[in-house]
Amino acid sequence: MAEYHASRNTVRGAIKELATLGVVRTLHGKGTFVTEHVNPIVTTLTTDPETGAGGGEGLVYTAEVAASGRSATTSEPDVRIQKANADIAHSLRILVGTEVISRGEQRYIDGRPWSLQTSFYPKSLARRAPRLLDADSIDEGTVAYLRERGIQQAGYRDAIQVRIPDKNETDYFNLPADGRIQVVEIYRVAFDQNGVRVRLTITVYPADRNRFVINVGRVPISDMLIKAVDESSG
Amino acid sequence: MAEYHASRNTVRGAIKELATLGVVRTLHGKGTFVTEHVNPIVTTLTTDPETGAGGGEGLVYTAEVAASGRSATTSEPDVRIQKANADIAHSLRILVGTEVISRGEQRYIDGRPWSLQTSFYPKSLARRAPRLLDADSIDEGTVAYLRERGIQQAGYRDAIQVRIPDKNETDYFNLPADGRIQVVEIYRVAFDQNGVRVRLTITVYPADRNRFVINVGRVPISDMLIKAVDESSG
DNA sequence: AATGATTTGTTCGTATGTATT
DNA sequence: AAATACATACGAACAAATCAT
Repeated sequence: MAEYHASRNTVRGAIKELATLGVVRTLHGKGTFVTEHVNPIVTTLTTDPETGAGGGEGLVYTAEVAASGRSATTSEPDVRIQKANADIAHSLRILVGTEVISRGEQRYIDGRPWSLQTSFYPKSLARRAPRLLDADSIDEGTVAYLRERGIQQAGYRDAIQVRIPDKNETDYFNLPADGRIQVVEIYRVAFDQNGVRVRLTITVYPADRNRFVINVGRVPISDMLIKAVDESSG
Repeated sequence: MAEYHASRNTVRGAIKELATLGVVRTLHGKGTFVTEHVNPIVTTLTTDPETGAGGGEGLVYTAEVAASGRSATTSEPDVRIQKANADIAHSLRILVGTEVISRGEQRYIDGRPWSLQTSFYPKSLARRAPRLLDADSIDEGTVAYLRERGIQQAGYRDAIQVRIPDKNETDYFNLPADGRIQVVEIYRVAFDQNGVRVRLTITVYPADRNRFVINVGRVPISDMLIKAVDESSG
């Protein structure tokens, strides 16, 4: 106020703008602090056909994060049986109201919330893969477990969009409630060897500290190395 | 103000929040209007190895958009020769200050600004592919032209991040200047058959009206059909 | 073409509430 | 309990863009 000969309200407005731009962060009762630049966490969405590495889910993300010297942890899965809403039904090509198994997980990096992931499986899969209904983590990963049970993942399709976080997400990620910081939402539909949709996985990441990489065609191996701290761009 | 017995400033603050959430949009002197939901434009980032379709650049995006009944147009390229900054140099694995060819384009859908795309090539490429220096559009697409000149694109890597738009982008896309609506920035580094980096393409899209799709492994052909209006999710 | 009404944008001064230290 | 700092609200004035007359 003294420096710019402006009123408190004006300074407040300016600080709000800086907060929108991500330059500062305000904490009620504590103060306003310049944001420290966080190196984005890099997730590779494509699978390397040779090594099988990548994909950004299950065990792979743990390995990918660990490779960058960070520690990845996952909550126990929240396993539910519910009826498919229009969104889930459309993605899995089943009828609305059909029962599905949902397995939700909270994922942390270095103890800080990193992403929210929920997978939906047609309930009929449980006949051949009963452990989908267990409330324990499937240590080898559900993709490996399903393959073991004869359900191979032949491919998948990701749809990536950016949107305003909902209440759940602002709470979990500790984001401001006014939607200044957005989230990246990735819908992954996995297909089995017959082209049947066996899984829908929805993963939500805060947009400001994540980066996503996809490799297409022949990319030099040296560049396939996972670097969670990518010094390029920005 | 009458309905909620609140002051103008309070109502203004509320409207600002609604604008941040994307519910309304204010136009100076005209009024405040509820936002009409726009169906996102879908861009497929992966290339179908069989058909060669996809990739989201050059001719492909025109075809992809046309398939959804919209019309795609592109400005004449803004061709420049400039020195590589740290970002470009790192992406192309060249020294900072090395001369590069930049070709920038503004891309429109149905006459409305859709994306900004700039490609950078090492200037040494111009020996074998002199038309890179022409200020005309390369109608068959630069990827096809380079292949014709013996420089094949064997693969590419995309890095996707979300950030606040700069002045250029808010002007071009007609976004609010306070960074409420963010942009998706995609860095694409293309490799030739020897694993050499031949191109860096940076494409910027407004985050609120675009969706990106990637296909990995075997995805049913029926699902490869491009749908610029995807009724799933949201 | 000019003017006034309407609407959003910006700033100020002031007061009160609430979380933190 | 007091001081500090952010959050919310009110009333007022003026600027700037648009629109109707």
